[in-house]
Amino acid sequence: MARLGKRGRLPGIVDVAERAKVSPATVSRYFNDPDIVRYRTRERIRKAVEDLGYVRNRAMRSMVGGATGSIGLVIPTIDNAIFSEMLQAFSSALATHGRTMLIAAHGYDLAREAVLVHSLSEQRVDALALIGLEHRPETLAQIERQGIPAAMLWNYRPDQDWPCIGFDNELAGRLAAEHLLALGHRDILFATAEERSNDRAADRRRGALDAVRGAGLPVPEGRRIVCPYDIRMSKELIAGTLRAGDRPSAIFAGNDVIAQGALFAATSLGIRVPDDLSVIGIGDFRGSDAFEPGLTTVRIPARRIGQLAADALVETIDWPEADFHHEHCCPLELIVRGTCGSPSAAG
Amino acid sequence: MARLGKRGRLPGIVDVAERAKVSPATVSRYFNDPDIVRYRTRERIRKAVEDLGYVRNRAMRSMVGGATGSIGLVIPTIDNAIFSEMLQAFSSALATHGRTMLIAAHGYDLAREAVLVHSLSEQRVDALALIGLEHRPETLAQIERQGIPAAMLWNYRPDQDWPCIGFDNELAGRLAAEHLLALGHRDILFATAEERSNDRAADRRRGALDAVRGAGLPVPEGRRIVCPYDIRMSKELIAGTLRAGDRPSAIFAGNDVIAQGALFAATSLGIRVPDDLSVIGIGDFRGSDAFEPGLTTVRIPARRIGQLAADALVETIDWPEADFHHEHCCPLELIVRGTCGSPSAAG
DNA sequence: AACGGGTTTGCAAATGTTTTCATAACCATC
DNA sequence: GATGGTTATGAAAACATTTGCAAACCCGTT
Repeated sequence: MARLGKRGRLPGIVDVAERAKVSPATVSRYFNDPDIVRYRTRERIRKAVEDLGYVRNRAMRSMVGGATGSIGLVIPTIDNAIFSEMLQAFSSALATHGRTMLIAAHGYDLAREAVLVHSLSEQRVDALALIGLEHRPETLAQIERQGIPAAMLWNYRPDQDWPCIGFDNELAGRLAAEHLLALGHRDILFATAEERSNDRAADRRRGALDAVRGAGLPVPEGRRIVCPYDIRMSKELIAGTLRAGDRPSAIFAGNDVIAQGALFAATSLGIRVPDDLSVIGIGDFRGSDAFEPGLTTVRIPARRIGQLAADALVETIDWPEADFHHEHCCPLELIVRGTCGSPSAAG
Repeated sequence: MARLGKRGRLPGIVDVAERAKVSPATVSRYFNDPDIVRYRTRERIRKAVEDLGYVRNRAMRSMVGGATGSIGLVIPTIDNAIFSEMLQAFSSALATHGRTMLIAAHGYDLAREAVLVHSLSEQRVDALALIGLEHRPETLAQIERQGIPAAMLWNYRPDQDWPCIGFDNELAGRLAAEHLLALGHRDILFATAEERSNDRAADRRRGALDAVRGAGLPVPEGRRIVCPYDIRMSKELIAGTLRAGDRPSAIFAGNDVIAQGALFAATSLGIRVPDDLSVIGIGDFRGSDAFEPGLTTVRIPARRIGQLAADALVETIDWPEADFHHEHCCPLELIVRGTCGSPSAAG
């Protein structure tokens, strides 16, 4: 059971002080700036801390103007390959800075996002990271009013009001589409994610469509389907479209999960990739390179975004005065593997 | 910028009190037990809170003996399909209870796990969830000394000292192996995860090996390889083994990621599944059903574990006296899809 | 108008830590 | 052994909230 201090609670700084025969102030200094306490005293305190099993209390420290040491991350969803790499990088970068990560998922619901931001404010997070650039006004108002350092992740557009660290989703869409166009595709199926509450998905599709229309090609309504971020469901939806007689020569997938679904759909229908059908994704998730053939995709520097975001936020916390320009538009890279080829003569 | 209260900081409960012309105590009651404050007063406070943009401060509340409202989860890794479903369920179940989730990953390093537990103790989490049953003594000592309610997740063995919510990993291994045996396989390759700091992986392999040896079959050293939880690397390792002349008739994969790697390895070598090679996994991750053919596997009730764990911990926090018996051994289910068949006559 | 009972509110103490300012201890030098 | 200059420590205030206790209030009865 819990070892109790004098007052029946967990041992506090004053219990340690008593035992080490010093004042609480000295114990505080022992932790926050050990060098200014004499060696002999330090040893006595060290021993007392060890005997009592004292653990510092960050909640209390935050009272006197200190920080809580926890940083909030508000994310659409956790159980998805999309963000988990970034999450991991963010989390471990924070750990190296001695911070911990409070995380909350809103399930692509911006109204819920506002609630989560409020809840994280109650926890007095030292900083906040949100995904995407579009948020409810009350969400942003809350953050501003509380004066919480914040950054918007994953999407990048120039001239934003908030620090943003991400990449150009429109460009990602364009790069993928242009690759298909360059290979000679003229009939492309656009399988993209639901765009409500998801500016990233919207930007990608816009980029892709702009490229195609810029090439003077039409994009009929029937060539656009909305897929969830789920391999199984994407597979079924895309298979449904492919089964119809008039088959596109290529599929532009809003992300790798959808692309993987497309690949399986093709396999299940006996359609050869890339001979009879080309597929391109966005993301380059772990595992996309293992497919047979390997998925051609646009690589998103997920780990880098997580790392940069953590560093940026900690920097802002530690030097509140300095007005850093935390804007990073991470470079994208087209990864050509085996799922894209020129359209067959038949197509 | 941040809207400041009278004392230059964020508005506090006393700023609200002043503005509503009541005492701080009443404001406190307004939040914690609204019914005991009169309607007229309540309205005045509501207005003051709104005007000032006051946000309650959980860290402060915890001072007077209250809870911080955050629950810690210590996990081997985030960026992996393995845990993310559980994570999501855990997180959203906590949210419905008005709690937030502090999460930290140790990268399958139990020494680091101890550090993380200490760090979470400093944050005064109300409860703690760890993955697996084996932990450093100092980790457990820390939790006990601090009196933090804790639960061990993901693995289940009877008669544990700690509440545990998970499933029988040994049984999972046995179920998978027995399925292969029942189909007539006699030469099985065991592709399992590194077992240091991973009791789940060890239990699964033990279960599988026991089943095979119980059937009187040998398991030569060459039929056991260690794979990381990574599709690409698993694919390469397994392809290396399959390329060797003497090929097994089936692969037992320690989890679905490894199994997926095996499937791609087979495809890349032109080995037909299930005709020339059977593959079975453990986990039934999202997407495993989309493979062609669908992956035969043992389903782990990941979401259920997350949900149960969250409920159990919150229950323990809210009724510290009651001595709940929080032990759940979630049932497993063999999911037969298309990757397992009888060994070909040639095998 | 005084009374009575329940409901609502205020006062003040308590919580664990940091921090400012003042004092005490130390050490080298004369 | 007195002096002066560091350096190390202590006392007390401050932080934002909750809570036990007591006082004030309200409203219907006498």
